[in-house]
Amino acid sequence: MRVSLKDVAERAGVSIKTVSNVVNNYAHVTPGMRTRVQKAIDELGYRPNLTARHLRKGRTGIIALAVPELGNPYFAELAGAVIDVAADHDFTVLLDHTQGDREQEVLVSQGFRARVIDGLILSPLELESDDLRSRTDDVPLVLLGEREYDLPYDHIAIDNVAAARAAVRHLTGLGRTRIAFLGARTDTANQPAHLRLRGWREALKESGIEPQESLVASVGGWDRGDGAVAMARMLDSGVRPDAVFAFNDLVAIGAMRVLHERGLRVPWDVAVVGFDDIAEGRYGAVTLTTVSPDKHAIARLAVESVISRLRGAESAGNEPDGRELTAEFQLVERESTLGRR
Amino acid sequence: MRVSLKDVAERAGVSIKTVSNVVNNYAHVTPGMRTRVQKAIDELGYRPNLTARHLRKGRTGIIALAVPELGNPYFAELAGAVIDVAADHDFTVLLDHTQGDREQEVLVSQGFRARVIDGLILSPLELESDDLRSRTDDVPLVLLGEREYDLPYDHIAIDNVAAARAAVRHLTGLGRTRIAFLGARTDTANQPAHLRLRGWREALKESGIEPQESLVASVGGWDRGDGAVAMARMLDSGVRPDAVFAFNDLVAIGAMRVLHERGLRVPWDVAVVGFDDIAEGRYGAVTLTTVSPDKHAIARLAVESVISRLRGAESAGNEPDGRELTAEFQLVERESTLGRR
DNA sequence: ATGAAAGCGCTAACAA
DNA sequence: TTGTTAGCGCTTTCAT
Repeated sequence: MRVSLKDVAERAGVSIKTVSNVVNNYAHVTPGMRTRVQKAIDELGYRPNLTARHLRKGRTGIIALAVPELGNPYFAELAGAVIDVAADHDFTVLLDHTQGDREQEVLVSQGFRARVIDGLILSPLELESDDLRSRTDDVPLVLLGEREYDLPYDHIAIDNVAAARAAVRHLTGLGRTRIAFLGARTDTANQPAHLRLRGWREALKESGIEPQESLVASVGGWDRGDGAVAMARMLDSGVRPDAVFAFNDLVAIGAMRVLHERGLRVPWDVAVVGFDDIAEGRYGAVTLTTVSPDKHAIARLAVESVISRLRGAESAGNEPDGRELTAEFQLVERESTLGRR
Repeated sequence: MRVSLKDVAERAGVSIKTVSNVVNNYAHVTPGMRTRVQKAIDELGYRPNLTARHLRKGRTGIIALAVPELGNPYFAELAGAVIDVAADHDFTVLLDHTQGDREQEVLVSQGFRARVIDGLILSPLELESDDLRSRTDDVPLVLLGEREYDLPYDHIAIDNVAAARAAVRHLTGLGRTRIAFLGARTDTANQPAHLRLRGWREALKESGIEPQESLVASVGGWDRGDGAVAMARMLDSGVRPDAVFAFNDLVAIGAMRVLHERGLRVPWDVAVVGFDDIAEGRYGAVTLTTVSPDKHAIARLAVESVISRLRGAESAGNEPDGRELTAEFQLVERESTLGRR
């Protein structure tokens, strides 16, 4: 941060404007002038000060992504995709995490954690609609994830109900009838699993199976340990499912560990389906059948939405607010339901 | 980004400086004035423009972290730790990834990917000392990881040789004698596994075992699939180790999958030790014995090093350049060497 | 095609 | 204690 346009201008014996023109590849510069200025730039090792440019232009080229937890491979993989897509659009990504804690999610949404950003992609877990309704920050916001919001912000997700239905249908199609859902929340106020639970119910009813509450297991969180605890508790209570549909892959993996410890064979005794398609599920002793959301599409939709919005803030023609943008998903069938071939 | 200090000043009928004083909690402001200005701030919904502040102060409060791959849980977990430590120091983190590609690592080190940062923490895989020697960017740089560099940049790592030795000693202590190393590189020019390989050799010799090259397996990368391929190739070639020490947990997990497919039982037929202690290793059908680096300490040392350097750029008393900062590690013994209890 | 000068919003000397 | 003012380095009218 030492040599500025002015220094280059003096060295080349031209005005600041001319140097700026060269730096920004302005069309109308004579070749001779261009090489002369370029020479001065190279000799001095000039690098434009982006902060100054940002101040002048009112934009930073940075978008923030806030996820619950980087320790969850789904979010780590998603973050990687967001970084790539953002780079395609010449944006860099500021990463933050909230631990899925409502208070932190509010702080992030209000811009109190990072305030030099052009836009924000937030994947909330506990945030409520009201928290966002009272939002005062004016940087464009895009929401990710399984929660439903009725707010003037774009929301990007896969069709969670349909995905859950596909997962459970796969299990009923294999003749399973006692299909547990692992990963609900006890406090109905906060129910990220809401839609997936609904898909579970619908698919069961389709097959003439009455959903039983004893087969719905609550969890404290959605990590491997939470899945293990929930699975163990269900088995201890005497409930014996012949299949498990888990809120996500981590919960499924925790459940599989417990099943393994108890001598229950996956998939023969209990079939397991997860959600997220994290890489981990492709390499265990028993590979995991799972709902695979198109992470790259999610990343692309999110980044493009936020960018179009920050452009819209300047130009006139805005898109409607609060769109529901849906990415594709796929059911990937592996050993945890099909067995080893 | 609409209402500025000036607007607030006019509203409150005071000077810009006074508003600035209030915003920055300057000590000498009369309580009456403070509340009066605060009122105007609240009414107008004023938010300081950080870009302007940064331009003025010459700092952005952003440090960049560049890792090979967020899909590798080790780096995802490390990134989470870096974000936390940075937040403790009021810094935010710009995240980038390089795919472990030398060219991209060079771009990052030169600041061509993100140029609004106060400092850079880079975890290179293929970068060579010469690439850094010709570095022209002047933002403070800190290096992470297993490579050795002789450069004027702080380098943070655990004692890789000692860690590898501890891992292999654990295996020899269990009576294993044919201990494979999974995760070398064929091109000796680039050998991130160098130090771990040395530890492997030393520990074997200590036990009077002559290291055999047939037990060293090369890989194309360090992901699960690479571990699987390397393990399969070794078994196919007729080499039959009774233990495997892998470059990292992912390679170990890939290897375990192949052992499982071939009906070789871990740890009875083949014991396995990984490196990194990613969460995934704690929940498989066979939990993974591994070298656990103190990720939080690494994050702390990295962030503090980079911050002290950017402070040093302003004040006089600099620390010596190119320090070797070492974090602790621990060997965590699990089922892949001890079996199920 | 190039130059001069204003100003983005803020902080920090210096004055009062 | 509060006000005035000069930049931080850049882009951008408006002249030339």
